[in-house]
Amino acid sequence: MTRRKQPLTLRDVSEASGVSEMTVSRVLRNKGDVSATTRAKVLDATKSLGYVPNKIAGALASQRVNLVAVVIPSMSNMVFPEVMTGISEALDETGLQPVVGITNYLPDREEKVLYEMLSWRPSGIIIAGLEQSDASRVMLENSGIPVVQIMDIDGDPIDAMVGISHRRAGRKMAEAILKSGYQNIGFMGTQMPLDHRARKRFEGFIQALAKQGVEIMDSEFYSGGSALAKGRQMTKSILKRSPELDFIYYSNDMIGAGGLLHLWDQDIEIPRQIGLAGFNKVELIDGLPLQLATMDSCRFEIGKKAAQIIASRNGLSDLPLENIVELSPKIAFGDTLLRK
Amino acid sequence: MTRRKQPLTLRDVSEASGVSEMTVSRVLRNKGDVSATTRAKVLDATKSLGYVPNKIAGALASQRVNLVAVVIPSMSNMVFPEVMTGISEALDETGLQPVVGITNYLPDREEKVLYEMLSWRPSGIIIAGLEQSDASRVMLENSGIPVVQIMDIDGDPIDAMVGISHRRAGRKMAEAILKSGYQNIGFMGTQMPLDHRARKRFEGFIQALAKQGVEIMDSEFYSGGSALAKGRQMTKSILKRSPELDFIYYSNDMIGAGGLLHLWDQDIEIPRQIGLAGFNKVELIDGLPLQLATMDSCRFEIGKKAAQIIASRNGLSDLPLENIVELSPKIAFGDTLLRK
DNA sequence: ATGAAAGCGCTAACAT
DNA sequence: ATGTTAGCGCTTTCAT
Repeated sequence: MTRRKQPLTLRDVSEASGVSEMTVSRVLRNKGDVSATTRAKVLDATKSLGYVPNKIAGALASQRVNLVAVVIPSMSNMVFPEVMTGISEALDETGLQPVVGITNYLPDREEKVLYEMLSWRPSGIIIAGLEQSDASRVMLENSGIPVVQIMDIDGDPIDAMVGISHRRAGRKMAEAILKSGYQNIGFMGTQMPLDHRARKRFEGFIQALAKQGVEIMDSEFYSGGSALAKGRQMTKSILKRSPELDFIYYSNDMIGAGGLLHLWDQDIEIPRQIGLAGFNKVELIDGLPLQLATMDSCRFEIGKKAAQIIASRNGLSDLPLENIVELSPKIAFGDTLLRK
Repeated sequence: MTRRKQPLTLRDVSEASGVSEMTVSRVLRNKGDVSATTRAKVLDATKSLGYVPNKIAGALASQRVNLVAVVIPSMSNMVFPEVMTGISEALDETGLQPVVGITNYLPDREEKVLYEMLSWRPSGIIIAGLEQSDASRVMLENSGIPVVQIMDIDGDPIDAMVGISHRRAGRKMAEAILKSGYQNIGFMGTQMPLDHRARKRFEGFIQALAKQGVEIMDSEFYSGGSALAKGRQMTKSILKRSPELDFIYYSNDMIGAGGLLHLWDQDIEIPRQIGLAGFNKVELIDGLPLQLATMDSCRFEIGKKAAQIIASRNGLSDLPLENIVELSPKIAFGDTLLRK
């Protein structure tokens, strides 16, 4: 097989099959009536030539692009792959295709990625978070494209939103911790300016503790590096500094897992001496010596619902549609929160 | 701000700024000479209107698309995010943008994804593995687009390839294990029909053992579920079945980590009683009680090199370029392979 | 059931 | 430094 230089066009198929370009186009899109014989001729020709239609030309002519832009901060941290799975599942039958853009939590990059995406005129945009730069918001508003902001619902959407309340999640966890009788509570998480959702959980957490007259005893924040290793080190250091701690709330499961491993090594009894909880309910922590308490962040459902909204806005689904969808995360108690 | 219905066109900007469409186009692309004053007028107009160019039209007219298709089996398993990081880094200064397609290790899906991608006429294709279906190979050959197959170099490339020899990786690990004096060696990994690279490592491993007259004592394969949990369970069960094992080679770090945690719980001395090794060198395993022996799969470098080849083929880089790049993975001995 | 003509919104190539 | 013209490869619309 030799590599061709110039891509084939409809015209090539038309000539090879002796049928007009228009009819070839109809066959390839299953649109309009075409006789079985011409249909066969055309399909033969396309197959033997190895023709691949040019979607750029098609999109320009039809003013429709079967792409859904998905703009997320990162792919590596186990939360977005699941969101993507939900999106893919919902889009699978609609003919729409997700295209991912990564922002690395940088507003500047987000603007660029968004601009780039919008310039392809996608059928919809799914974007993580409610905190976009002014410029980004304006772009989204002006685009005329359905926009679904995901993960978070503590704020006002540009168009539609699907997510959980991270403030409420923080509060709920605080309440569960206090109810279990813990008093000396520590917090450990990512440096927050970057991560609005972690910040909101933290705020809700603090607030719910305050309501019952409890203050956080100690806290520590990190950025970068292996979350597991950080969780280990930081748990060690926070306990050295504040040995009275009887609970640590981690802003994600991975540092929580690191903390768990450290305590396990030290033969500290969990949860009798110290209780632990994380956030996200990632599958990865399933193999730890104890099941870490956590809260399901409903990532799959969020992706699915968001994609359904996009599909529905494009007339590709007739599911009942809400523009604001709040999902309710449940606490998974595991082995590290409830004292017998 | 109200949401607009019809997207703006160059014509709108042209009218708003009193400059021809062509000049507006030149300003927006920094192409050709434009006086500072008209330039300012145009930029003012675009900004105040919130104009976003239509890349579909641009691509059709210029016959150039600044997209690089990246086709990979999965995003969730920690190996591809790093490849993506390498790709992004190399592409950053070139004006090219990666677009990801996921195949879930299914050849059928790979064909579909590839067809979809090719129909957008990207500037290059980076695709994982050397084993594509015949149909996929034909499409790639006919596309006239630079194709870089990545991860693996044990086979013949369609066009270019960047990766490591997984057979050699398996051999090297076998040699290191034997050299450390282990004799009763087990293997544990994913079910292989899916994963050619794991299969090749396994083959190389077996072969190198055979060369020194050693046969694998036991093995176990899995698919699906939490790799950490599987590693735990399977390590328990394989040791129950074959208690004489003194080494287990895992096909990836995550199940290796699970095995490590199980042995650690059982207070089995590592590596005195049992040695362990994984594959990939993922950051995640950095926080375990012991550092698991592993082998760097050079993921970042692979992504970077592959993207550089694409850039170079498009005349966007003048780096010296090889069509076949073999990287050499090194063993990271950690704490679980070398006996004192 | 099939075909012909007219664009979609840009940019290449050639003026000026 | 700026403008004009002619497409890029399809699909829409209107004929037949």
